[in-house]
Amino acid sequence: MKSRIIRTAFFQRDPITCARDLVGTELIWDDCAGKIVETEAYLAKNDEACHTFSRPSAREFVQRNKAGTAYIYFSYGAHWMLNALVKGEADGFVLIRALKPLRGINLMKKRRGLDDERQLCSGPGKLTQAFDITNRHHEIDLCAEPRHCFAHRPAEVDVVADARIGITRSAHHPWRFTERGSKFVSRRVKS
DNA sequence: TTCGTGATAGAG
DNA sequence: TCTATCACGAAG
Repeated sequence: MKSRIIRTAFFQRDPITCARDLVGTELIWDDCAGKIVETEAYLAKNDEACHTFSRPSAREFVQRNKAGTAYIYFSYGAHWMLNALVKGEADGFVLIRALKPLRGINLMKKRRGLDDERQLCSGPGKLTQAFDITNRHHEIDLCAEPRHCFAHRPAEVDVVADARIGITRSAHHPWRFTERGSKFVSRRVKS
């Protein structure tokens, strides 16, 4: 039977293409799973919002690891952010920003202390809390084990591109990708 | 709209 | 040592 897990080659292209193509795929993490409805692309070069612009440790991370590796960092003293390393035609990251919960929903509710499914994973810090993703997962290969991976789903999705949010530098690039009409995104798409 | 939070990096 | 900065979330 053919595997539906997304393999390393997927991340050996460029961050913008990868970010767009990840919308509509499934994130599988232990007993939880969700459909990705929002991502953002960050470029290692010529992108002031990318960690590689101001953080030597991020540049070393790119050097040291292969495509499809998890880049996880702590933000604002409270939240973990999940990114996938892209290394190919261009280097960079894809930030996973929001999911529609599919499996392990009761576990997510418990971890988040909430009942509303729309609020479980509607933001990069929320989904890591719901999935219990922390720095212990930093630098793991997301294309190797079936318990921490991305997987294709049968249905095609309609993807919208607009400006990244929550950043100040290089904020004009249309590198945020969302599933059209999804109620599970972190913030409504500007119309 | 505001504010807490802690890691990182660069300046002094 | 000190300080600015930050890809956030929750309360109000």
